[in-house]
Amino acid sequence: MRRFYVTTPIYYVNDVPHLGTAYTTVVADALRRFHLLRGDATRMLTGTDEHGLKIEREAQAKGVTPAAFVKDMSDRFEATWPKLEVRADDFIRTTQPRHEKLVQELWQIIEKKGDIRLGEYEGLYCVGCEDFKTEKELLPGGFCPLHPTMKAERMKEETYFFDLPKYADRLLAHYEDHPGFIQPESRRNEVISFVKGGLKPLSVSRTSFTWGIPVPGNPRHVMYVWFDALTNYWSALQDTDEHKKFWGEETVVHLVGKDILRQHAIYWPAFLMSAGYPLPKTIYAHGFLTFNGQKMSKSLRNAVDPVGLARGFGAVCGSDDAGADVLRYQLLRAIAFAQDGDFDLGAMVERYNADLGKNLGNLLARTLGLCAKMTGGKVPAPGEMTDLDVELLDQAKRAALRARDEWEAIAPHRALEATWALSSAANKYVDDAAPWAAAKKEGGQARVETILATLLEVLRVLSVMVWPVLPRKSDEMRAQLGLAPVDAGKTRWPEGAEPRRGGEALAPAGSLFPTLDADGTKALLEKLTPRLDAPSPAPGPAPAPAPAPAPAPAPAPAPAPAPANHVTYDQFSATDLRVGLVKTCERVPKKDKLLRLTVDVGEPEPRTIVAGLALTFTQPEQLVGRKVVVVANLAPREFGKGLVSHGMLLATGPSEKLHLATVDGDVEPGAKLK
RNA sequence: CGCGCGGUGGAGCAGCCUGGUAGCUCGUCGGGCUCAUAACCCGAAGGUCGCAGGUUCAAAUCCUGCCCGCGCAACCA
Repeated sequence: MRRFYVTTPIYYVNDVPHLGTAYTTVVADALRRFHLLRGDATRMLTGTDEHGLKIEREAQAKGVTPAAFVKDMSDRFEATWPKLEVRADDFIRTTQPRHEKLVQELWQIIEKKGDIRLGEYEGLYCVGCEDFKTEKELLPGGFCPLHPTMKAERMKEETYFFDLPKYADRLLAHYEDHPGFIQPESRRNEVISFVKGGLKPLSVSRTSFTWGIPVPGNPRHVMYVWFDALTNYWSALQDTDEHKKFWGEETVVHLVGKDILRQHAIYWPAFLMSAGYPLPKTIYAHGFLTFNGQKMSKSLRNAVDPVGLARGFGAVCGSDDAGADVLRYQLLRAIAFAQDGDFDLGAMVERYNADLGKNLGNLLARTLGLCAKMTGGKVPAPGEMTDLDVELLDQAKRAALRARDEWEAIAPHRALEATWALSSAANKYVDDAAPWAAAKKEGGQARVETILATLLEVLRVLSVMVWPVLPRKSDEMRAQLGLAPVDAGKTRWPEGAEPRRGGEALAPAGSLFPTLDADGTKALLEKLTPRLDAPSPAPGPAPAPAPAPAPAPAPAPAPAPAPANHVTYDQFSATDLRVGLVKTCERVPKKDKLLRLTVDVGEPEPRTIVAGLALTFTQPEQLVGRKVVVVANLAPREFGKGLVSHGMLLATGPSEKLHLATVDGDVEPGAKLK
């Protein structure tokens, strides 16, 4: 029996689950389900990465212990995945004793081998961050970007090093001998050239914080992220002999984001080589997602909640849970796994209507409708087949084979393309076979029954092929077809026959995917489009308006009725609006949307204000001397590199065609607006 | 010389590794059918596959150079 072990990265509990983490996790689950259908012994692992300085700090800031903080965050991840129909076999936390113990053991094995030894790290250290910085990370003059008043100091710290250079040749040989080890190929080349460029000893311990796994025999040190984190894939399997069998050169597939490829493709195999353990089969680095064309990030506060998306869609197509299927489909079908892609809500609705509704859903509906009329709502027995019927069944077989190969190659978008090609072929077959016409002919009933039996068989095949992506809808589909749900242990891809004699009852139950008309689409998009000004997960006081006046991608000019969230006069008057006089104005290097202005608002010193005006005012000088309206008591906001904005200009219009708010007449800078 | 990704009919994308009729979804136009979720099927218009060289009998696909867009260079998958 083949074994298949798929892992997602363990997610750092510094953040909450978002669309990006959901992407990797859903793909892993779909692969897991596919391999289950292949009859493989299958295991999927996900989990959370919970150590490190950042966590220690964040917990401190919240006034809780790291353990409590980490538990709370980890729970969120663990609770999220089932809502997306992800059924991981195991969920590992790096703070679990089962993990900590094994990481220490692995450390000792590698240390005994002579590959870990104590040394000294010398570098520039920011006292504010309590961490070392590379020269590149620092501002000119050696100041820390996060603590611009503190100059980084040259310091030495005792640290353990892993002898990474020792493994460079063996790594290269392994990449050479195992072309599928790093995928896709472009990533493989990247890693190879990186290794050829020379490896340095890897620092694997820290003394500057304590929230980590102690180094055996020297508890002043804790292990540094990667040694601890990477080991999870292996440590999670060490509890039983049965699980241990999943670790092998032919079984392990790590899905990772392209940002953490090096660690997985270089450090991790080197650790394993040192310890003498088998290496994984494949490390697959997938692309990143943008959302509606926009980069997602925590700092932009536009991270997207995948469960919210699924729920929103679920309301449309039957139940909360069903929405997860639609989200999964969009993630897997719309984006080429190896590449960066855009997750677009409009496209998701379009695809929902087209692929799920009008193609697959409608195929089921029209077939069952025909059966209701022509075979008494029962499964007919096929009679003599014509070329047309044979051809369709043949296509089904070919589609199943192709989709199978694509799944094996970790190309979900192509697997689904092949799957839906079959659904299209079946729709065409209905037209070509025209059972309604056959019925009118003398003795046409037998022909009708053959046609419908053929269609039901193809739908049955589709219900299996679709299961890795649409587990819920597969069940529903099969229920309507009078079949039991896919049984992970028994149902087989793709050939697996589920013989039917005819006469079984069908159970049509309405649209599998009710399509959305223009109004419905609009309403749904409005509901799902994240409102950038909405209170973010961070519980805070009134949501501060974005400091740059450019209203980020406003969801289409919605003529929506004004929401009834009035502000009181007091709330309004809390905003300090003043007339400002622009004294200087210049571009911000490397930030092509931003201008840095100094504005006189009646204070002794002009304010520095950073605003997203550069797309409109391509010649910054033209703003000098203009009177503008400034929000003077807005919380300062950092733009990185020590650039801090102390206020905001009011303006209207799209970012490349802004109009500044101003006042007429001759008013002194600093005058208050009311 | 920082690193990476991309530039394919109106829109969004696949194909490129393993050269050989340029494919998918949406949109547009015309037709068919009437079982179905105003659905489905067929046909049509529309592309110098960023530009320029090179390799080859043959290049979207391989090589070189250039142009343009984007992302990264804060542990964000």
